[in-house]
Amino acid sequence: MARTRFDHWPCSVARAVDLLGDAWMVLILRDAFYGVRRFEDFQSNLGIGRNVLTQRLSSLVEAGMLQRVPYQDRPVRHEYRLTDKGRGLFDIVLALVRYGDDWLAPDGPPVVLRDRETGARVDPIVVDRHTGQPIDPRAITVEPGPGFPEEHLARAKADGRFA
Amino acid sequence: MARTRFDHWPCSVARAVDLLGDAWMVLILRDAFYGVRRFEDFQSNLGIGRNVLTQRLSSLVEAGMLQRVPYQDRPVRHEYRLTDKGRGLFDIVLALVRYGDDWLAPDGPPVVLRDRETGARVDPIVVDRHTGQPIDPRAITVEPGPGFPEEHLARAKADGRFA
DNA sequence: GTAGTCCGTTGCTTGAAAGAACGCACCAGG
DNA sequence: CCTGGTGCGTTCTTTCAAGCAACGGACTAC
Repeated sequence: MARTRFDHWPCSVARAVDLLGDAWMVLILRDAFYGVRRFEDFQSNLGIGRNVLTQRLSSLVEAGMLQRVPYQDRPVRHEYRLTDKGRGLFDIVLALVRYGDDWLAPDGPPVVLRDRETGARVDPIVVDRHTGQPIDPRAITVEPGPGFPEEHLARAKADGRFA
Repeated sequence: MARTRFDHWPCSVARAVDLLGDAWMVLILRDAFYGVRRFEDFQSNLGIGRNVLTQRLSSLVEAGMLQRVPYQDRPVRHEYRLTDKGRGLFDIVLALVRYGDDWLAPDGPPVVLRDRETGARVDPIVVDRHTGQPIDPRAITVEPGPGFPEEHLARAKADGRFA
């Protein structure tokens, strides 16, 4: 069936996963972060079906995360480059790397990241901006913010969210 | 068709997204982080189909991210609690929140996180552990790590990965 | 003119999501 | 005792997209 859409939920997580949509989206972006730009390279790196790749690239362009830029004439060929909005997703990919390295890599990290200049290992972690410390889910509470739609507030509270 | 599996790729991103699988997985976990534990609550909060929810909860339990714990007899009823492996995913959810708040919330964040003790706003960011600074995708390189399978190394290099 | 490159499009098959209905075990009220 | 309510799934049908392979089209190189 058609995918359920989450893009209008009053929740940043829901909107973000709606944007990513499925696994291929994330993997295409991963490749993009690693420097891949062309259809053929995405396809052979990922082994994704060509029709699916076409569809996903269009979605990413439409969502403003990739930009389709011509790199030659006759015939016109385009490459797909990250926009700022796309680059913002790098943090999500980094969080995935972190988790995969920690929990899904018994033999050690399959790939490591290094600073291009200094050569130092790059080791992403998620922290609170102000304390600089990791965040424990049990130590936080959730409440409606400025972007929470007025008309759903009563309902949400009645349902026991924001308890 | 059957979903393509990524769990054996030599890439932590691929393994992590394979684990998350689809959007529902992430949203179920989000609810779990916010304190939801019971079938009925997941279902009504998310509006997910009951059959799909059943399937997803089983997957999460099987993957070791949730634990099925009885909370009453006659009839026996179970609730679903996060394990440590599941709690590790919170950082990914936080990265999603961050991105959604930054790029997908024109009216401001729909929900805000607060420290349960201090009441201070919690503002997740992804940084390098050593420098404490955000990470720019253009400033990093990728190379094979200890967990990269020996037998694929030659192939990967020939393909121009790790260039 | 034959082969190769790059980027898609088309067509077929199958499996999974969506959605609603049903089942089952128990409790509470009248 | 019978009805209604709660909590947790299971079953069924329909629809839509992933997976896969083949094809096409515009060039370049030999």
